[in-house]
Amino acid sequence: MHVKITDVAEKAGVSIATVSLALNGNEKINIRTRRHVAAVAKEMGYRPNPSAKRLASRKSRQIGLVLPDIENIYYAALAQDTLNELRMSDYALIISSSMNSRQMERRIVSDMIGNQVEGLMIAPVEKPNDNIEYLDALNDAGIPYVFVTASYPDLEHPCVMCDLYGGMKQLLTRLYDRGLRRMALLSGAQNVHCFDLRDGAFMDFCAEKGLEGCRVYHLDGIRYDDSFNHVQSMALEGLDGILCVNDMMALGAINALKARSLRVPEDIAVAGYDDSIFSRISPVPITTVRQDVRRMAVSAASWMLDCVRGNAPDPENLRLIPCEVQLRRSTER
Amino acid sequence: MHVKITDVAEKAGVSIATVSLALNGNEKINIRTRRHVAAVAKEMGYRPNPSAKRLASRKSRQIGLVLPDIENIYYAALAQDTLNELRMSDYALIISSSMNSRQMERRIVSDMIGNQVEGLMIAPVEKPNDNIEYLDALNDAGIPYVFVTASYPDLEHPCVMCDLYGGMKQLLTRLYDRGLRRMALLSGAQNVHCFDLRDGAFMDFCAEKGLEGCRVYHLDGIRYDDSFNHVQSMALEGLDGILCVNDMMALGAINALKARSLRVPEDIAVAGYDDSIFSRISPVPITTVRQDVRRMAVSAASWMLDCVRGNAPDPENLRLIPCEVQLRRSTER
DNA sequence: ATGAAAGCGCTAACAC
DNA sequence: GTGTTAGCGCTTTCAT
Repeated sequence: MHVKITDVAEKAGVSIATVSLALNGNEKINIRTRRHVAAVAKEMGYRPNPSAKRLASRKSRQIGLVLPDIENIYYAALAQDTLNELRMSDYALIISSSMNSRQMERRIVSDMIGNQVEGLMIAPVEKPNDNIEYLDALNDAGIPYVFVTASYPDLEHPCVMCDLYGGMKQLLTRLYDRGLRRMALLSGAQNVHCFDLRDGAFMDFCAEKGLEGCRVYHLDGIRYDDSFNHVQSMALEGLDGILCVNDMMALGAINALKARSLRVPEDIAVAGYDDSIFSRISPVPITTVRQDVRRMAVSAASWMLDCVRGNAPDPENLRLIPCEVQLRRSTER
Repeated sequence: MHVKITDVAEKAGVSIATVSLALNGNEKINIRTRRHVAAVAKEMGYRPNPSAKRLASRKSRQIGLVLPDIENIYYAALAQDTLNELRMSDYALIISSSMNSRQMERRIVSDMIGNQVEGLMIAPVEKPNDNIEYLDALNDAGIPYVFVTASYPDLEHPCVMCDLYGGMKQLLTRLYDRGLRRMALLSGAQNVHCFDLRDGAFMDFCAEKGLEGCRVYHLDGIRYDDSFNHVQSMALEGLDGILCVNDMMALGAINALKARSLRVPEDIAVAGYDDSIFSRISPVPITTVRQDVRRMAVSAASWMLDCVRGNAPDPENLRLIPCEVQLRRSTER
């Protein structure tokens, strides 16, 4: 609609090919010509038409990011960090959120393919194996993808996630050292990867230490109310600690315990996961496991960039970001 | 890279023009031909190349959304709702976040222009008048824009926001009816529209009722710590209520008061704003003002759509979404 | 109602 | 080093 490459070419006294090459920093063009063209282009306020560029080069210069829920602070942080990481590249990020619906997720992936993204970063809603359907479509279209916050050991595809299993193990070790012996884990649905990993760590640890009376509760939801309601009515006898798969749930547990006139941490310890704002705004600061979302995002984004740029792919297909325990008052005995 | 319009045309035994028109539902094409072409296209798995489409039609079919901070739950909700609202349209949404940096915001707007979005939805970082610089660029490029969570009475441009002033007035009325007479408002920086409105409502109300000893504190930040720290050291004598411009701050105030051995609401009432999750997870449920983010997003998105589609523009240039007080325990006397 | 053909603005051989 | 030119895959008059 505005000044185009022919205008720049005319004004600079060169051909459009030269303008194109010069503006793209092609070494074959004399450095002086390059500078001259750049100056003219700038002066004229020339902005290459992205659609024409994409069409001619057969490259969309777009990367998609599919999130389960952008209103979840954890994924929002992932989005922001990915945005930042890609900002310096010449790729644009298209963000979408499936509202935790697998069906919506499929539609989004399909739309992304239709939109011809060059690569896709996916934080899947649920179980690994449910994605197979759209992975075929992705493979057919030749679109590289990397999974974030998920790992698919069987798949030969990049996965980046925080070491949930290791983080839970570390947390348990610290709590064990502090004398806790009978703990309950408030987790989410079974067969959901991010919960399974922590459930597994919990059970493995209890088995290793020969702890009796520890148990895992699979709640339907993982929000504040879900844990609040559960803790309000659960059997607490003999329990000395309640662990939750996120901080908001830990806060729910604390408030429910308070409602039952139990003190945290004196009567019972509580721990969360993520090190989100909720662990800090609690009346009793909550011990939690810090996930380094930024590092995960940076790792995933740069891997994605390597993929779309055809750089030597990582020999590994899983990048595990270590977690770190944050001991706070909710577990002091 | 795959099946293209010529392939479909060949297989369907028609010209590419017919395929194009048929697929776009042009009435001039015989309904039977249309159906036939659609069937063939579907069978072949034809996906129009978006870049070619955009180039030929000189339309990008893209709308941009510029947020100050996508990690803020309020804006994340705005993003999700806008995404949902545009999903059924044939426009794609490009989301970006400036991390509360005006400079970044300018860059993003510039990038959006370069990317040739057809319209822009902007939730500006700060003061209205600082945006003038990029508004010129937008006007030059002929790109329609609507402001969300902001209003610029002087500008002849669409603005959609919640009625912050009215919401604060309502809240004050309810608290006044409950007997509160000396209140403090914990607000953000001055000259920031969304704070100014509430500051103004607060001061107007106090003047109307002849309330003495009410005051506004302009904190540097508006997060949990900012209010927690402030309340920890502020003078509380004679105060019967503390209002905050968001729920997280209200929670900070409550926890700080508790640390000072003051009871909420018995000794002092506390209220927040937004009706976010924080007002519900508080040990004392917090009275707050509900902003209907969804309605705001829907209104802004459909207005945006009207603009880019060239529909009869709204005669008004401001859409105010009413707020609603949510009375909870933190203000029971 | 359908087809032929001229672009849309740019990239990338290939020729000079 | 720089210019010529043939596309990229689609939309859109304008004929027929």
